[in-house]
Amino acid sequence: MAKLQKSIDKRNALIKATIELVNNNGFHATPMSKIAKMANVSPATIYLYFENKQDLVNKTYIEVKAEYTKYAFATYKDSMSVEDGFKLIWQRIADFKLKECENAMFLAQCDNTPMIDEESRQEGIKHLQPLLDLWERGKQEGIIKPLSDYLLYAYAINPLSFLMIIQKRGVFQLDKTHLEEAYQAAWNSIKVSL
Amino acid sequence: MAKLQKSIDKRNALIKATIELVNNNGFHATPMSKIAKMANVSPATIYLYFENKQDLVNKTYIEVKAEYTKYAFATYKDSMSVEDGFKLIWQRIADFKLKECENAMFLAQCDNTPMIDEESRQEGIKHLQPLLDLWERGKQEGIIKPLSDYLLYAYAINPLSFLMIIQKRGVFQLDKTHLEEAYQAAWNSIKVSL
Amino acid sequence: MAKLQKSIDKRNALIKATIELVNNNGFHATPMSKIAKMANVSPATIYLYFENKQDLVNKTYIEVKAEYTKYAFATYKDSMSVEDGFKLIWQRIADFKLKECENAMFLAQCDNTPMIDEESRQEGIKHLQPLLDLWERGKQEGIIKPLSDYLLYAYAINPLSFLMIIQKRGVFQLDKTHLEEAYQAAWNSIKVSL
Amino acid sequence: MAKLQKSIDKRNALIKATIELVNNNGFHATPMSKIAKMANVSPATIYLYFENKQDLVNKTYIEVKAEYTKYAFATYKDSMSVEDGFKLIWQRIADFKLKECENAMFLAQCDNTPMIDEESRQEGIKHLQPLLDLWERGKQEGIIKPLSDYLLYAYAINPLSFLMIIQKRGVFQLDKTHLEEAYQAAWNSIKVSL
DNA sequence: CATGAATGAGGATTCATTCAT
DNA sequence: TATGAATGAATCCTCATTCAT
Repeated sequence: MAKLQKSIDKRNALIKATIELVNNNGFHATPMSKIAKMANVSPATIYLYFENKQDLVNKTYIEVKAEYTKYAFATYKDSMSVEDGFKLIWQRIADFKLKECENAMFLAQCDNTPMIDEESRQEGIKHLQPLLDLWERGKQEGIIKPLSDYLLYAYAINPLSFLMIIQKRGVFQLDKTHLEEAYQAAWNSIKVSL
Repeated sequence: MAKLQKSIDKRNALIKATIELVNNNGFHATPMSKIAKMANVSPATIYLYFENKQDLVNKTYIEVKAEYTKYAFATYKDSMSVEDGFKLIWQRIADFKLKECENAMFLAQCDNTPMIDEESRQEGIKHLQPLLDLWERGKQEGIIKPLSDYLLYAYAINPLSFLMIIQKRGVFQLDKTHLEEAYQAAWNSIKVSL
Repeated sequence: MAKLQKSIDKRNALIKATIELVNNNGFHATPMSKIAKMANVSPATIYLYFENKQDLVNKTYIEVKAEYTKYAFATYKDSMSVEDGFKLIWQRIADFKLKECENAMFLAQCDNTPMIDEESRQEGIKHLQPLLDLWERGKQEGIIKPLSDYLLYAYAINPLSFLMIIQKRGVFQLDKTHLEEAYQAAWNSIKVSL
Repeated sequence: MAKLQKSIDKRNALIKATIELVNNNGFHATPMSKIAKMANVSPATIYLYFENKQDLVNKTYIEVKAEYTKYAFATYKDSMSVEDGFKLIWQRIADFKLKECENAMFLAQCDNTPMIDEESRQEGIKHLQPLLDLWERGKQEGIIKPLSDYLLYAYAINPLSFLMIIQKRGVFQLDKTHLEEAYQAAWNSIKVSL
């Protein structure tokens, strides 16, 4: 295997280990030594790829966030109608949160905790632009309520995080029917009522 | 001042310091020594009131959660109509989350993080019963969608947590109009459409 | 009950608790608070009876040592023959070590550990004088070997401590036969062979 | 110097420091920080070699005990007569206890104190087997009294511990004559009298 | 005499980070 | 690049002792 590939593999292993351990224990209860062990490298090696622990978790956040939004918009096209486009994106997001549970959990913890630098947080938000553009279009077409994007996000997207968390905790199991109901609730909350 | 009152004051000061410091730094980045300093007691004194750090944060969680639900249901009566009752409770919750910001932030961090014992988490959930009863009534009367309570909570209540967090971060300021809009979104997401 | 008696009772309870806890955990692993709890007094009360922890354990040592030697020589009289006197004292000592096991264990730990002040150690030794006098008489009568008292003690008395300890640990149970054998071994080691 | 050797040296320095400090202060009055300082390492380094303080002292005990018995039986051979064999072993043990005073003191404190795990205690006892075998042979040949091994040990070997301790305390100095006398006492206590 | 709340000093242990190899 | 041994700086928690009552 090429040297470069080996480097990338190690870096990925570190990112993966960070996600899993932080999910289960939290940022500060996750020692660098455990991350190293789980990634099968020496603790010192981490510092070849990341400046320090904070940098490791910041970078992990940004990468996962990018992966998340990339997945969300992968099949979306500007040419779609507002309703179709929203439904598509919503379903992709739901898909990601429920199938890439570890990644989604990690994002949720980062977003509700002072563990991430403000700068990295801003970096992570950028990628949502296509959704905001869609909403803008929807508002202009009179299909979506003329609300602040934050409100739209709070009702259309954020509930999925909550559902994902309680599903992970095992108290609730989301099935297809639930997902359809959830979509209806999301759409009803932001669409313009007749 | 009576001895008992002094004890209660100290305990409250510890709870308050815990909330503030955990909000700003996270559980594991909050040393007992800082909590003690902020509460104006010796570190050893904490252990007269709580078994250990985990116990301190568990108990803090339960107390804040109890305060939260007590506030939420303070003016609610079973005799109210489903819609009036829901609106009342929703507004009280919004009120709490926005005015008692520190407390609400603390709950959000506990709920999205592995920092609380599962047992304490369960203990904290109990108090929501009146809301669940109201929903049950609403479903029977055909006013509220026959969805799982988790779904109803995800769309009707949880978005407020998201709004509270971003408001706390200073990127968004909720005003009266926003609140009315948020309520409409919440209600639209769970009410039975005509 | 008289006030004085209550004081004596408390002091005795403290001594007793000290012995039991030190036996099971060692001096430094025995907190004053546990001693207080076992004696049913407040930690602060200990300091009404003893200057500090070291004083408590020193005084305990001296009292137990006094009790031990008092018991050992209780029925001994100068008028007895050397052999009869020795056998009597030996048996009383054996009796004490095996029946007052807690007390004897405590002395053994004090004697093999740097937990006691040298001064208190000296104080405790004094009381053995009658045995040393007996041995002196035995040497003059040509019945007991003209050895240093330390050697005599090492072979005639000290083995009982060892037997007591292993009996306490449960690996060995001393019965009447063993005791008779032990006495013969002790006597054979110090008596003048024909 | 080779890396491995440096590791071994550090470990040995830790063991040595543990022995010296525990001898002078007792287990619980010996802080890990002092052990580290005396061994010229950082406190954290101890935990590279031992799991925790209890493990450190357990392992130290087992190593010293092994050294002790190795020394005791180094020149002994099964082919020796019972009396010669016993005298040889006895003298080697006496030699060890008086010359390797620190080590012997440490063993005495471990054996008379609840500071060692029962498991480690058992581990330490195993090595005495050759002496027990010798005694068994002596009993069969009618040379040694048919007593429990515990009794034989109490009278033939254990007194040396007592003599070592008081010599260490400076109240008594064992010379060659004393040693010869002690051996006679030991042998007289366990040999079959004619 | 008696108490129990309070504490400062200290101890075991962990961990992010470095450095010689 | 990669390592693992090493560590200083925390951090949680305990405990002998005091003091107001």
